[in-house]
Amino acid sequence: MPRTPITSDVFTAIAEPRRRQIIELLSRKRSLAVGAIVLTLGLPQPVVSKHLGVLREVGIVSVSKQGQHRVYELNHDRLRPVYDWLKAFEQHWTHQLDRIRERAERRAVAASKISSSSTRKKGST
Amino acid sequence: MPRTPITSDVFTAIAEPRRRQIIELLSRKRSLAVGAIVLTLGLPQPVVSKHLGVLREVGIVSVSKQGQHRVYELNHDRLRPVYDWLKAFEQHWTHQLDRIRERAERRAVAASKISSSSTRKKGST
DNA sequence: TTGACATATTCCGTAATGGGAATATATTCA
DNA sequence: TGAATATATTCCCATTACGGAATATGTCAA
Repeated sequence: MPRTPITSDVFTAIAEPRRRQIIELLSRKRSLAVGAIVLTLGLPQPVVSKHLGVLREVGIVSVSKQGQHRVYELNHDRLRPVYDWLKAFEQHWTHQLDRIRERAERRAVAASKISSSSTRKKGST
Repeated sequence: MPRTPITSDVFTAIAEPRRRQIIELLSRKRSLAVGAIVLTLGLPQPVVSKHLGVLREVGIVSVSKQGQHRVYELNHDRLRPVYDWLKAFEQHWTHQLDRIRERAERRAVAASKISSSSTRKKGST
């Protein structure tokens, strides 16, 4: 079972570099028609349309018809779950220094209580 | 050219749900041996080892031999690029209300000047 | 209607994923 | 040395992703 079905999985959706490019682009420019994206990124139109399709399914972007154009817009809020997931780790790199110290300590402790009662020491790090 | 090579691509690495589980687990518990992860997540050992292998390659986790165990530890900092990427969108959902208003305005404007190239006529919504 | 654009969809091929089962590789212990 | 334990690796397979080319669908203009 390869990967998670892209549909409805934001994590997988943003795993694609080109899809991220599109997202970034849509974030800068307010809204863009497919043609504009094609021109800007220099990708074949079908490729862009397909990636937009994925982003659409996941809800990361939404479309509105404007004449013969399809104008895409980014739904920033859809990215929030990913952000929130990552936010949980934020503290760890914020208190970088503390962390290094703590880790050293923990490592020392771990070295002495590896097995249940074995009191020998192993190579550290 | 399917997908991005997992190696060295953090985005792809965290796209896998089980891999995320492992990351979460390693974030809670300080460091864990493979066996502990296997028990906790209830996954087959080879599966866990393989996922750990991926995370290892990307640098999200690091190992240290401790007797016959392999103790894994999370390198939180590796997740930071993803976090930073998402952070750029943070403002948009922070000022949710403003955004809604702005969007409405923009939509009105957009109705008279399409994005791309042809700026001749306007769409009929 | 026909024709020019703009975009989506389909079909195809290749490559790579992820799980399962079996096996290989340590490492510790008796 | 040889079991026993812990983990990694290999092989195989079904599934899927992505890109490319061609084509379908939709929309506007004359």
